[in-house]
Amino acid sequence: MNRGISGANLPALRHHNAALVLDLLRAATRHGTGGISRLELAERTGLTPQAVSKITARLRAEGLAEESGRQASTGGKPRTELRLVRRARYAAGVHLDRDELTVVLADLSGERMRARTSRLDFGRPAGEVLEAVAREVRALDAGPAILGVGVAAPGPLDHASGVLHRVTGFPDWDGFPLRDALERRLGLRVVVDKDTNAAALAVLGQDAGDGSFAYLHLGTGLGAGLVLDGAVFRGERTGAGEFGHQVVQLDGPVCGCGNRGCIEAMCLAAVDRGDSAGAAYLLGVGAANLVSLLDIDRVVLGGRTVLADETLFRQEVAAVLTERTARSAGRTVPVSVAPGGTRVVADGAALLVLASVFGGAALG
Amino acid sequence: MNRGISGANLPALRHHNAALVLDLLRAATRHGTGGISRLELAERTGLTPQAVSKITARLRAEGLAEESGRQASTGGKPRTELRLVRRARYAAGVHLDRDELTVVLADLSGERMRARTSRLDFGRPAGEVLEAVAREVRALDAGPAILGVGVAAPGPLDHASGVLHRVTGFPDWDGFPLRDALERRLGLRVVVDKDTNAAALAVLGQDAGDGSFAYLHLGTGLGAGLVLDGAVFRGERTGAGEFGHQVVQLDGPVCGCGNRGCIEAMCLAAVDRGDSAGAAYLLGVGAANLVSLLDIDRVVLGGRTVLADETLFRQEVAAVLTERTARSAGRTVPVSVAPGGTRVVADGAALLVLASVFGGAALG
DNA sequence: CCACTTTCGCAACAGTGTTGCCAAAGAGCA
DNA sequence: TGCTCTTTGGCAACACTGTTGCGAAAGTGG
Repeated sequence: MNRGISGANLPALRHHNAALVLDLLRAATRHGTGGISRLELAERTGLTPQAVSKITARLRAEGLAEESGRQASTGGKPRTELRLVRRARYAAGVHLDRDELTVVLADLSGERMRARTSRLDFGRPAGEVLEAVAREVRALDAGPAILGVGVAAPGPLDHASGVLHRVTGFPDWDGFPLRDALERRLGLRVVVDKDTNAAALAVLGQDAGDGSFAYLHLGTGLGAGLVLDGAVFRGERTGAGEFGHQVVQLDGPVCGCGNRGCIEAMCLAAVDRGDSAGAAYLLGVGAANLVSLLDIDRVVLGGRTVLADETLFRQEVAAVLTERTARSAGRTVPVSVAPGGTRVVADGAALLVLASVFGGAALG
Repeated sequence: MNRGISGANLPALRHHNAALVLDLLRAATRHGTGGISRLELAERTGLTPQAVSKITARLRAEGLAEESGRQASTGGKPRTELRLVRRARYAAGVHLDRDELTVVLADLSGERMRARTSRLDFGRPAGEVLEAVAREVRALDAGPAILGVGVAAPGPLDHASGVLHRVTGFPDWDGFPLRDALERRLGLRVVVDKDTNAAALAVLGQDAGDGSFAYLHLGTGLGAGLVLDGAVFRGERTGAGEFGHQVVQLDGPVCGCGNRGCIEAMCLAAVDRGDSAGAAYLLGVGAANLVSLLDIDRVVLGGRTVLADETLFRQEVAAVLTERTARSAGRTVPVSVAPGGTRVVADGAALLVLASVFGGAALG
């Protein structure tokens, strides 16, 4: 039950509560509902109204929040609405893919403001790739209000240290300290994570939910980003979400990993022979396994293959899930396609940086 | 990134830190190493030595902790060792199984002091079963220092509300408010959880680890208890850990749940035909899926079927795991059998109550 | 016996959220 | 228009947290 070094002091408490309030402000700001009142913040956080007043006063003094209007009166003084000052800070998001480089600039609410996409050969020497990333980030011209750079790359890698491991097909990157190298080159804080985790974070950022979901990404490979109890679950070595090598057919075809019947191998085989429905069916079975094992609330799909035929994948996966989980779990699990198209991963990468403002490692 | 009502105030901060210290004291007390010094507590929690002094002073004033000796000097005043006062509080643990009732009394460190086992027909009317449980708990004669009663039952059920759902084979219990009914009858605080979660908690309590593991229980059914980042993961509806209906053979035999190739159906079929090695192999495949999906550190086995042939199951599961994960994850995943034999679940049930002292819902 | 090291508590302190109180701002009604 | 009622939200005093500075206690080693 011990959680390591997690003793909390007053600054930690302050950061925790401020992050909580900021996150609610972000959700309200982003949905364009005008804002959220102090009393509603108090209800949602469990803090007293006076505590919320103090916290929001500090945030306003720092220029992170502002009053944005008033709600209709309910018989007395109307509630004042608060919102984030979107342009107060920025974050850059980098999606480092095998053949493409996408860089976005997000404002404090996480909304994308600018985006740049260029071709990139991940197989080139590290210095060259790094230079391309640095050039694109600088081209965003974000100024001094930039908090840092989030980088999403194909796994496996280590989120804590920012070091890449044997990226499939690109052995040269094994052990490359991407975070430190990029931090030195840009002079900015850098956070590295798996592409699927970044995408999951982007989906999570859409509606500051409290529950759990799985983001399933079907593109050149098959992977997952898991959000459990409202936070991205990475595991000790950032290995969580290795969905592709779940075995669903003991005597199935041999996979590159050496085992038989991995869902990735079978799914990609179906895609290769043009059988999208078959791929979607397999995805549904894997999703049903996840739903039953982790009791998650919903499933979100993404990746090039899915985006090529959104409706088919969404409907087929939903059908399989309904058939398999309604019987046992007695509930319907919603299936959706991640909004934001091919840029979800880069959007989520930017959120990796904002997460340190909106929560993250607040109290452990 | 929002976690619902989780605003923290000073009492919450105090509880959080006190729970952290108590948990470290418990681990030190239980391992019989004599205790843990204030400075070590400070290092492990990240709190300042003076904060630890204040906290332990409060705990000693409450009678929960005491000085137990001194360590060897390293050139100056020797460190004073602290430990839990084991007899300061007690917790009862109840394992409500389909045909058996086990009740244990645990001291503050979680160690079992007394145990009672009796036959019980779970199919009898609820009132009758409840009376049997109440009688056995009262027979523990724990006195007024008892904190409460933890009850572990076969799922599905809801941990938050303490209500049972359609227990397989015993439809009468569907919707029965076990927690409230038992609280009224005993006048004690009651916590209800799935048997597999209780067992996982017992394993977790053995060494206050920080990592993640899966407890796999093979008995009349096949289920799992998941410990992620040092805490039992239950999911929103206490549905997490439904390991038995993971599909590992798309075209496999039909399972009672309606799907084909569920690991539980295939595993139990192997057990039924006396093929323990086959069952262990299947368990290993399922475990490998878990390890790869959740990046967990180790696998712990339990349940009557496993206990009937510990060595075989441990070795076979370990072999399958090594073969399948060493290639991809590049690490060896230790496999062990849960200590405590058939009473793990009851031991863990007692820990459900102690968890409210040692942490649990401290800051969220 | 004395210098040195290390542990650990006392006292003063900075800063958190909380409580009690009151001014501000609108609705509703005479 | 004027008055009352309701509700919001800030000010000030407060209780309590962990932190810092300092000194007493309790060992080791020469």
